Amino acid sequence: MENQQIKRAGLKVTAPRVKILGILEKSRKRHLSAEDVYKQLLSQDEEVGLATVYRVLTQFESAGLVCRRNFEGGQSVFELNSGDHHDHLVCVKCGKVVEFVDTLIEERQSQIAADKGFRIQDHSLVIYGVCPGCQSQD
Amino acid sequence: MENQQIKRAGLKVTAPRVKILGILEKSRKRHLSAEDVYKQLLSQDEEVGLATVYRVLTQFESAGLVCRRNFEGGQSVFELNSGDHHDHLVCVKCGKVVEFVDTLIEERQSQIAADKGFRIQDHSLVIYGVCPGCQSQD
DNA sequence: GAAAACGTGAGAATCTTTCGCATTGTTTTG
DNA sequence: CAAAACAATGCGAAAGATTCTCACGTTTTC
Repeated sequence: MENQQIKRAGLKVTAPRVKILGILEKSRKRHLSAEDVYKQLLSQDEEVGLATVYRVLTQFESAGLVCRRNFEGGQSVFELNSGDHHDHLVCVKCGKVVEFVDTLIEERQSQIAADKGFRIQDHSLVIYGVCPGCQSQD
Repeated sequence: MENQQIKRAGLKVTAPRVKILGILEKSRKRHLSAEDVYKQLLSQDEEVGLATVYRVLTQFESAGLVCRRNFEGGQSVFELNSGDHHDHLVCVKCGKVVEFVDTLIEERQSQIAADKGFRIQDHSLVIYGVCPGCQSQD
């Protein structure tokens, strides 16, 4: 269960942390900004400050529990780290996120980095588009 | 010459605009943040406000002259739009940028978007790593 | 169960980016 | 080429996102 993940990260199990992790788990389809998480906490009548949300998210990130993404638009969004590296398809209208993994692309990336002499550390691939649901609303 | 590009964008040819475009042209190897551009202007004893730098960069972006990228880290960086869509290899140590185009990856992306029913609009692929020069400094 | 260490909320502070507005510069027109 | 017409600039203020500070509350340790 969630508490174990928090403990394993070397963090104490506190109400804000458990709540935030729970919110992230319930929102795998739509990655959340710190503000989004904060609003959900408020709507659940939780007394959590925005600063704490940022703190906890940053701690979770360091612990490898969540990933921070810098999509377009001012704020970062966070998603639960499912372990496997994956890329994103983001709907520019509704914000819906679809994750995918493509071995072929991963291989080409390693190849390209090697060609240029780079020692690869990480990568980020985001495809922006309009999802099926939003297309029908045009 | 540069002034033509500015005019074609429907903008008046002013000192700040010409200078900023010139700075971007000289820095194709390392994409610049608005702050970076501003500092270079100052070091050239140009009287340009930071607000103008942002304004001009945004205008250039709308005009398709430059592209704004949201790499990791708080600020956006800008690069001259060379017309062709390309992706990036960024050195996490020195900030050096290498651009590349890979048809195979582009094709896979279209394929993936199609599979998921998305109407693709844009995409962003960034590989983070350590460049050859920085590797030898370890 | 007291001390030490950690976690929290609230607001201040910081950083990046944008805005408002009086002033200045560029282009157009005659 | 001067004046009108309007766009562009610089400055400081403002906004939005994120982090920091600090006094207070909770957990852990022994």
